[in-house]
Amino acid sequence: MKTPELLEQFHRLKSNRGLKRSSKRSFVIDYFMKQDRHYSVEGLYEEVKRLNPGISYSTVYRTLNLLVELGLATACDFGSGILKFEPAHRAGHHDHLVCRRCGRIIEFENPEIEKLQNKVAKKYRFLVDSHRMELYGLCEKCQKPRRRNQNGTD
Amino acid sequence: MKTPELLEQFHRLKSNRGLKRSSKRSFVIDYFMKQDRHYSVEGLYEEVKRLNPGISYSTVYRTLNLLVELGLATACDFGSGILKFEPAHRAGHHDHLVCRRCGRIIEFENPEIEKLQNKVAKKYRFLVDSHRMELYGLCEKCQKPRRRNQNGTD
DNA sequence: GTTGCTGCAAATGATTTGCAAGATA
DNA sequence: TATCTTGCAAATCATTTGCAGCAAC
Repeated sequence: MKTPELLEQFHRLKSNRGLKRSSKRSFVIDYFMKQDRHYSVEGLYEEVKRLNPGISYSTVYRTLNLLVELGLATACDFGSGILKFEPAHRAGHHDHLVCRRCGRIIEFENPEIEKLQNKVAKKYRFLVDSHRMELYGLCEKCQKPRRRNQNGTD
Repeated sequence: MKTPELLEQFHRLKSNRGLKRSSKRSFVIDYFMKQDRHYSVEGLYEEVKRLNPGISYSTVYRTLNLLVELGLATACDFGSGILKFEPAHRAGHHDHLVCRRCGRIIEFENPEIEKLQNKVAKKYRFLVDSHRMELYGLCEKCQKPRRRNQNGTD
C-alpha cells in the first residue's frame, strides 16, 4: 500500500469514528506518511513545528496515537525508553537492525525467517497477529574506530 | 550455565567492582535466580517482601540493575511500558511468544532462525551482539472463548 | 575509619489527560 | 448548535536519585 492511499484511508476511517477534519492533524499525518520513517513524538514534533509552528506537541502526540488506533501506524521502543512510530504499511514484514552506538535503524525483510516464525507458532498452538525482531550491535560505520554518526530521528 | 553458578559469578564480579556483601541483595539475587522467570521490579518486589519484609523497592530495583550491568540479567519490555528482567543465561538463545490477552510469555528456541539472523547481519555488515524477537497474539488457552488466564509475573 | 548498602521521600522524564477556547459538521 | 480538535498546564506513572543512617570491609 502506498503512502497517499494511507492518507485517504485515514480520512475514510475518520468519518466512521466521528472524527472531524482538521488541517493541523492532516498536516502531521501527511508529513509523517511522506517521510516514511521512524519518529518519536518529540522528533516528529520538532520537524513539524519548523514547517508549521502552530502545531503543538499534544497534537502530534494525539495524532500518532490515533494512527496507531486506526491501525495505520505502529509503535515500538527499541529499548531506549522512547516510543518510536512508523507507518503501518512498513511494519508488517520487515524487522530492524539497531546500532547501539549511533542509534541508526536499518530495516530488512526475510521471508524465510517469517516462515520459521509461523512454524514455531504452530508448534505452540499460538495464534500470531504480529511480531517484532531486532538485532542489536554496531552498524558498519560504527565498527570503524573514531567515527560517530548521529541521527536524531532514529 | 546453571543458577547456583550465577550467584557465585555475581560474588566474584562483585569484588572486582568494589561491591560489598549484603544479605538483602543476596536474598533478592538468590530468589530471582531460583525462580528463573520474567519479573518487573514491582513484581519481584511484591514476592520478595512477602518472604523478607525488610527489603525495599529500591533494593530490588538497584539489585536488578546491578545484575544487568554485570551481564547476569537482561531487561526487555515486551511493549507494555514496564521493564521485565530475566536471568541472562536464559536470554542468549531463546525468544518469546507474548499473549496479548493473558500476558503469558512462552519461550522458544530456534537455531535455524538464528542462523538466518546472522546471514542478514552479514549482508548489512552489521556486528550483532544480541537480538530480541517476539511473536504477539493469542496463546492456546486464550483462543478458546470465555477463558481468562491471569499471571502477574509475566 | 572509609566506603558501600538501604529505605525513604522526592526528582525525573516520557506519556497522558482536563479543560476552556476555537474549529468543523 | 453539538461535537470534535487544540494548546496549555497539570497529572500520571515507571524509573531513578539524594541523602542520612546502617553495615561491611
